[in-house]
Amino acid sequence: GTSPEAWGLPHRLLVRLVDCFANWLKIGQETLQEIGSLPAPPMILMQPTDAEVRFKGIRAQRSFSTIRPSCDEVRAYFHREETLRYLIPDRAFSYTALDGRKSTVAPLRCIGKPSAKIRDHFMLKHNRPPHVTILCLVRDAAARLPGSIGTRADVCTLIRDSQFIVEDISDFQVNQVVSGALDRLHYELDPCVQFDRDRHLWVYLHGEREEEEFENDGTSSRKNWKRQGEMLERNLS
DNA sequence: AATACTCGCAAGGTTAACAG
DNA sequence: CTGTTAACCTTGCGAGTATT
Repeated sequence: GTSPEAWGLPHRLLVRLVDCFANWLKIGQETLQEIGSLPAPPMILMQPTDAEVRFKGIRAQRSFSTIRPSCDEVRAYFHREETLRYLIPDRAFSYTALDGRKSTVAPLRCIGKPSAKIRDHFMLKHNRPPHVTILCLVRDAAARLPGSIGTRADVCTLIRDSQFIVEDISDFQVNQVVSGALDRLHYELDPCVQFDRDRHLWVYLHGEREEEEFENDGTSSRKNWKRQGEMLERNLS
């Protein structure tokens, strides 16, 4: 029922709650509508995805980018997708990868963090949406890898497309931050990236997923997982 | 020797719980 | 309601290791 008593809440709070929910629903629907009305992605996107060609000679030169920096058209299209993505951070989202295919990124767990204050970061712009972090942007970049695979340098190239990254930053600094972020991402409980030892390449794993497949919290760290395991053991004994 | 991934820890800031 | 404390998350950092 909608009576305050049924929820055990004061009427005033219940009204605010309903208000919040209505707003969330409205923004979600509007954003979904905009996503639906996005034009077709620019065909310049299609870069050669033949792994043989791309990764030839990678072993010799390790930190080598196998993709060109995006042109203005591709970057502009990505900015539109990126904006929509962070309007509905609690939903899964599909980016257009450099090979033209759709690639899904996991929902951000931002439930119960409405007041999320932006934390300053030397690589991130100050006027970004509150949920944008380095981890998100590196994940987005990895999702856009052509063929869902590439070098770390490729991820560095792609993350520079983001509208939330400051332009005036050295390759070395980007490299350092991306390295740390990939490190974090790949040992999460349900990792979105994986390092292929044999080929020395990073692989993005979530590209084919549907929204429903993200229901288990994919962003929980191994630290959490460990703690949950310990709690489970305690409960069993 | 140089490079890049692995692993663990700690600083700094945030959230939640709680006593007054 | 407010100040304090403890737990927690993100990020930075460095030692360790493997591959070239």
